[in-house]
Amino acid sequence: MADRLLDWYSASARDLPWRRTRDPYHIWVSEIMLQQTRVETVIPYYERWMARFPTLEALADAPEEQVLKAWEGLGYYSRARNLHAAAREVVARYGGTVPDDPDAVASLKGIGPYTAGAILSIAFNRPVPAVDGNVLRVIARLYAIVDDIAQLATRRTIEELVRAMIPQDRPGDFNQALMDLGATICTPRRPRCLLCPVRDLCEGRRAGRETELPVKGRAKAPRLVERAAAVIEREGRLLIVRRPQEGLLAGLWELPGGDVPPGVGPEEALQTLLRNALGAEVAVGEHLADVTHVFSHLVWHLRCFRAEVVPGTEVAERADVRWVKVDALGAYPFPAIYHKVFERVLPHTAHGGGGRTRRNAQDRG
DNA sequence: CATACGTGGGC
DNA sequence: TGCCCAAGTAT
Repeated sequence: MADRLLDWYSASARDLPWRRTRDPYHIWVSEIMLQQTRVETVIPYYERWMARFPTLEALADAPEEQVLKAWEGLGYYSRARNLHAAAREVVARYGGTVPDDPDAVASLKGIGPYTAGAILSIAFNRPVPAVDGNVLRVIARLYAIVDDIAQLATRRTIEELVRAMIPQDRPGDFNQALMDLGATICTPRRPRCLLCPVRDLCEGRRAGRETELPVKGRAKAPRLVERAAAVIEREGRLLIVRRPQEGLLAGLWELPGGDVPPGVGPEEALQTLLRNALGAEVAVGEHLADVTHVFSHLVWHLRCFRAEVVPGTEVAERADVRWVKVDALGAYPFPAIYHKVFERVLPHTAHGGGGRTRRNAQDRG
């Protein structure tokens, strides 16, 4: 198995930016970015990241706001925060050198079993498994494993099967070969079995069951959440607020507002939310846009209104409350839904920054 | 063990 | 359009 995969990998490996190095910091960053994220999506982020934070020390020295800005649009933002914290940990505890000890690597924030295996095998040549979704699929098909791969017991079984076939001399290449095979040949929908280097060893294919494997339970439907947000402008500046340091979209910026309780109108809810959050009375005005955004586990239905601070009350700037020139919004990390919102409610502004904002807005009203 | 945690692309 | 999927981790 290993020989076949390594030969295939030597001939067919994709030329990816993080494969032109074995620097543990570079491998680490790439692996965190690749968690639950496509290679094509990651590539430009990885290139920008390495230009902006060329070394572990540069990352450790950077303020969190800039780290989040560099991650803006990639999603799962705790990855960036954990990577940042872990970089600081490596500088503090290991003098800036990524440890090659399995326990030390695995104890770093944001590094779980898969990522630890990937870093150890790719950067340090350690013969340990790195079992991701691709590997689960490839192995489940190869051995015609019909157990649910969401089960811990099934994952353990697959991890041990992989462990037993890792070649001592090229563990990193082997793990990446397994993942590349899953990404390019042994794909979820229509596996290209005729191109597979191990097709004659595949029990799933022999049984004609390859497209039924792996077995995985269906995801729960996301919960619907009603939200309201205010566009409050004054002298060319827009009022924005920073989200809490924990939970959904932690530490990112957004328009002031919040959840609309069941049975309450969005305008009324908005007025209450802003009174509590900003300590100011606002007059809620014209309805500007509705934007729907789907997260993994919930759906936001966001209703946007223009609003004004009632004369006589003030909204003071704080660490998490800012009046920002609309053409300077690009300095702040916003979640994807707010880029949609800005396209709708600030259509004449060069918002977003960094070249990541989609300029070809859908013109559905 | 189940759930929280983003986003964009493919069919 | 809706659903599934993508190099998972933390709690």
